[in-house]
Amino acid sequence: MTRPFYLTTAIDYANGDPHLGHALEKIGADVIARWHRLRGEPVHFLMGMDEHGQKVHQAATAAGSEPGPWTDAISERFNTTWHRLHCSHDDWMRTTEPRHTRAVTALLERIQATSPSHLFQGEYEGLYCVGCEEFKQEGQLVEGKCAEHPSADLVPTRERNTFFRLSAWRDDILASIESGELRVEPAIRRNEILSVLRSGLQDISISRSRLPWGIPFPGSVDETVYVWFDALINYLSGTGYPDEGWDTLWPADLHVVGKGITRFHCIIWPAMLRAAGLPMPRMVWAHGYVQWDGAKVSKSEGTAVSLDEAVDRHGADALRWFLMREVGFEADGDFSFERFDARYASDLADGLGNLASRATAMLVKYRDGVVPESPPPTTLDDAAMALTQEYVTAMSTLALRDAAAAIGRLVSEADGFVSASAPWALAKAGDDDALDAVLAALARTLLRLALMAAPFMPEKAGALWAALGQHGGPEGQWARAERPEMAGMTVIKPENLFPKS
RNA sequence: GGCUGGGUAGCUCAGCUGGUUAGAGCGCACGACUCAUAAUCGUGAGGUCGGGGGUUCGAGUCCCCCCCCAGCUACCA
Repeated sequence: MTRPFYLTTAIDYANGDPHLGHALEKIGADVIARWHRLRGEPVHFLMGMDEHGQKVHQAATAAGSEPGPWTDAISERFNTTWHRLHCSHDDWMRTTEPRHTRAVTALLERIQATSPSHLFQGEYEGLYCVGCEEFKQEGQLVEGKCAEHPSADLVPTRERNTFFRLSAWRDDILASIESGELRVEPAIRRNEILSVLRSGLQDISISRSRLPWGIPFPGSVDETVYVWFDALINYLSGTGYPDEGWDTLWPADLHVVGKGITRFHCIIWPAMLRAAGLPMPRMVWAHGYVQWDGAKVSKSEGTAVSLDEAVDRHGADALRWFLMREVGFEADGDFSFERFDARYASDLADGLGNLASRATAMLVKYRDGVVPESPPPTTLDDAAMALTQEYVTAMSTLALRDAAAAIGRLVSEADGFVSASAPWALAKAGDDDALDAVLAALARTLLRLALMAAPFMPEKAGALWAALGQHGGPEGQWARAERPEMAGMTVIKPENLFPKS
């Protein structure tokens, strides 16, 4: 059996509601997962929640609740939201689940066994930011506050706890990233990490005393595992670790994370794995942030852009499209309803949707919906083939925005082809051969478009797929985008794929 | 302060190792068509390529200085 493509998103911190910033990451990862399934590869796609730590404890308490019920409710809300956005994760990992706790304990014990000197006792004193769940250095402060959480006070804290010898792994990790054993993309993120590594690493504290809401530190009575150390291990618990068979999924092929947490994923996490004698993940992709009129929409200082409102606007698929096509999965990008509306109208309603309508309407009108026998090539087939190749290249380098753009260009090519060949004139003139050639080429192009759009807009692509007389789903059918064959198949005109209110 | 990216038409962005009148999409104006969700197609207007020097026969594309934006980082998490 082929080893599955194992990809993960970051697990979100259970202290608020899901918003657009979270959604970008989940959708981007979902597009990647669906792309692999489209090509017939087995996929294991993990998402989940990060539920331990001081901030969750505080949020629950402030809400007059207990951490347990509180995180149950939040976890449910997130997972429901992701399903509403058509995320196709195979598993949902909560760090409060026994299977995760077991994996954390097992990994720590394995580190202890493999690299005994890498866990040691120490004392730390510093200013702790509850929002970040980490200590801050003087130089990181802005007006005496944490730059990420200016509304919260920093807490002077002194703790005796367990340290992890992160510094020992600097050269190893540096070499791994430079050699490509651990790929860090896009390049700007890799440069940042390399620069951090070159300037040296500090050992880190990985336990917390006096904090009950966490996983008990193995061998200690009053310490819990530092929430970041805990959280990262979810990628391993998602494989079933330490039960037999976990290594059919590990190492992960791809961790999709936000640019703000690349260090945890590209330095601390690989070091943890190395210390345990386990392989590093193959790749970390750090996406940018969604901005709202230039302002950051973060998990912590969340700008109030209602995800529900955005979904209700034009539907989940349209939101997915907008985030991938305009906001992008690499650098930061802006979200606004004005831009969303414009994209919806031009790319989807007047673009893909209208093309599907006009092409299927002509097939029904002139040929009773039966795609005529008229093999390629036409000028449209040639253009479509080239764009299909561009799409493949873009998808395989995770240039999701470029891939989406290729879809838009194919729609334009097809519209131009219709105008240039004027099938209605061919019908009037009774030029059946020429009309057949045009209609057949359009049918092939719609099939391609349904397949290319499937990772981005699964519901709409599925509706188009069905209207083209295809059974089942597009999953596993990518080869047909490269050699589309539609002759003899019966198409119907679908309901408006993207209605204009 | 250091480092890394970026600053190209109103908006979103392409422009590899320097080479004819700087491109695309959206939006806008005008025209055409009628298969289609009043959709589509064509044409046009619109840019001193952040600013200033320099190298070159020739620079958006190389070098130097400056300005602005974003991020990372800085006498221990």
